[in-house]
Amino acid sequence: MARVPTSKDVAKVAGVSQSTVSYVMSGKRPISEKTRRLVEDAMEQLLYQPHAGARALAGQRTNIIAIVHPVLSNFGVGGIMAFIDEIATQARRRDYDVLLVTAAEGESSLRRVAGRALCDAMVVMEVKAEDDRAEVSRGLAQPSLFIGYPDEALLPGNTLRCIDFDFGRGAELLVGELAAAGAPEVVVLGWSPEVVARGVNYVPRFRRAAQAAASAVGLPLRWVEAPRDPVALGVTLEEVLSGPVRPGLVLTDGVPEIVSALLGRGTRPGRDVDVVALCTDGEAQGQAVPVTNVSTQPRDVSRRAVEWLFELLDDPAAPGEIRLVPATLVRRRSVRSAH
Amino acid sequence: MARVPTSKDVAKVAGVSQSTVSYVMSGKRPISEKTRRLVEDAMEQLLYQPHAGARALAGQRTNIIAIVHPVLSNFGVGGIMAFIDEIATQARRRDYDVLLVTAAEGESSLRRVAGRALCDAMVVMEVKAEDDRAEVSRGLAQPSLFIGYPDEALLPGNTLRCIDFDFGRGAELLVGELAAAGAPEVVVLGWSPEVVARGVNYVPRFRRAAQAAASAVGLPLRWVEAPRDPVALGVTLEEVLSGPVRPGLVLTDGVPEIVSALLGRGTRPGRDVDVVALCTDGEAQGQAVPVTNVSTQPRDVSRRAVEWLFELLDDPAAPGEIRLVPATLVRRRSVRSAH
DNA sequence: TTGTACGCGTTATCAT
DNA sequence: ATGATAACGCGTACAA
Repeated sequence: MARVPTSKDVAKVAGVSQSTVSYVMSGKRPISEKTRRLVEDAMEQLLYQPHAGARALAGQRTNIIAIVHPVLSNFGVGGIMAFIDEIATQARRRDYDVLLVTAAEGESSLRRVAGRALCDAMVVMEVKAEDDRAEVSRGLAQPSLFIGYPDEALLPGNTLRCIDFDFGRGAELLVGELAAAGAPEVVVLGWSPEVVARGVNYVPRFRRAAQAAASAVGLPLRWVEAPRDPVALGVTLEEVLSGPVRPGLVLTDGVPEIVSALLGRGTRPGRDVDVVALCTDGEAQGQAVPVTNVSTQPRDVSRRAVEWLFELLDDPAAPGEIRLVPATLVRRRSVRSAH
Repeated sequence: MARVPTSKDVAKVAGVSQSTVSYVMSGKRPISEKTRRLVEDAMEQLLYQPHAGARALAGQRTNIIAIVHPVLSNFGVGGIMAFIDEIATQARRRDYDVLLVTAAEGESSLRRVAGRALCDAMVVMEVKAEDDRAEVSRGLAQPSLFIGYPDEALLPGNTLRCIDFDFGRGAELLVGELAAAGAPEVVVLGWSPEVVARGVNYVPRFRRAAQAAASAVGLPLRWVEAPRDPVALGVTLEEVLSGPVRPGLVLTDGVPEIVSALLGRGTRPGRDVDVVALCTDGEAQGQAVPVTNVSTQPRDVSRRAVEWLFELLDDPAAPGEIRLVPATLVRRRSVRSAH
């Protein structure tokens, strides 16, 4: 394992000063074509790469953004991977790397990652309705962006930057679709008790909007937390589907498992029951009976989040704001009479 | 945003020299109880946190490990999250953070991350049967550990450190289970063409072992790549299940979708067809009909990988080796006569 | 257009 | 047991 070359080595080989090497890399001052050649050749020859730590120290920037996500649980996994992948991809386009902070340390993670100058900015995920990290983020030297928003972001004088899919509008569209299909009642098979217990912000957002949308058209709506366990799920479905009327179903999580459970009991979406779901298009499309869905748009949300985050790097004083990615519904084969 | 305190500030407040502050943190030399108090109080008061870049520069270590993963696709997602989460968790236990490198840049990612001293070690995932990164990893200043192994790791004089689930033994167990259940034939609904095209190392490993195990008991085995698209999948299932004999099925990927497709056509695992799967226990357990499976053990593999990696940090000259995590089969409800 | 010189915050060496 | 002091590798004012 040979010694790693430094910019000083490059300078020596190129016959220029170390600072010139620096300026060739940053482009922050004009360089003659000749010296540029010299320097670039030397870099090539030595396989030079700048030392990230030294850069961070001298330049006050790490070229790293952190993704802060409390738990990467196995549940509702569809989205998370897409979020992370898209954030990482977008970051790399700008020559940034991604530090993934998944520890269940809560707000102290934020403080640590920021305080040690491990990153230039952070994306905060899995935001709770009440979230410690909101308060903490204000005191940090680096800007942060929330995917989702805590309740306090709704208060006047909000200073948090939040972006998320428009769960409220999504709920309206889904309930509306079932209403239009003539469902006599709506049952939302909502996020599992485990997810609800985590206090994730979008659950109440979705729930309130669904409720309101149903009320607006005089449709009874029942909210049932769908259990993960297949046996318990079977019991729940039995209870929901054995009544005098056949309700339309809204799924919000665990779509493959629930569709499977329905098929397993001989209830086919689009034939025996109307089903719509909140999930990624990939999930909706991949089911044995493709499911009419509102996409949670993880990649869109992530892309816009990173764009915004890089604007914040240039203008850290930008005001707080909540941005919502619009919801759209895609009709597939799981609803009987879609108009 | 106030200025960030440095160890020099701490020293000033504590009334000691800056180097003493360093030694209080590292414990690399004896400190009197009195000064320790002084310094720790000052740190507390200033909310001091060491600057990661400065540390990396001076101390030649980043306290970061990189996870290098070409693409975080949406497919076969079950495992990846668990891998990453477990690696991150284990790393944090040792006060390390995780840099997630997902770019499709191939071997250049490895070179970049290592060359810039962005990490002290790396975990290489999604290993191909022929993988550029094997060659590259040898020339790096930091040790690396492969999850999975390229073909060349089997050659004598192997210098790569590889760990993986024992896909070969897994295949044997799954085929054996179907044989014991009296299946007249085995059809493996293998990884989708997309995954196969990526050349992931474990596909041929699994395939060869499955083939061998079937031959050993005189069982015909057919390998069919299961398409992602539900319509194409339906066609494939029809073709597979409409023959004169009813084969036992081995699933290797997309378990929820395939189970769903089976139920959708009225073919119930454990009643109409014998089904076994290679997947996580969570996935197997969560299906409408829980599936007899061999678990891919992502968390075990990750835990052992990180343990090994930290040993390599102390002993970078450790020899190449392939370590396999043993396979075990869990019987559930998807096979008719399991003994 | 280029070179000199200093600072970034830590760790390590050498004194005391 | 503690304090000076010199690297560490790079960015950037300041000079030329």
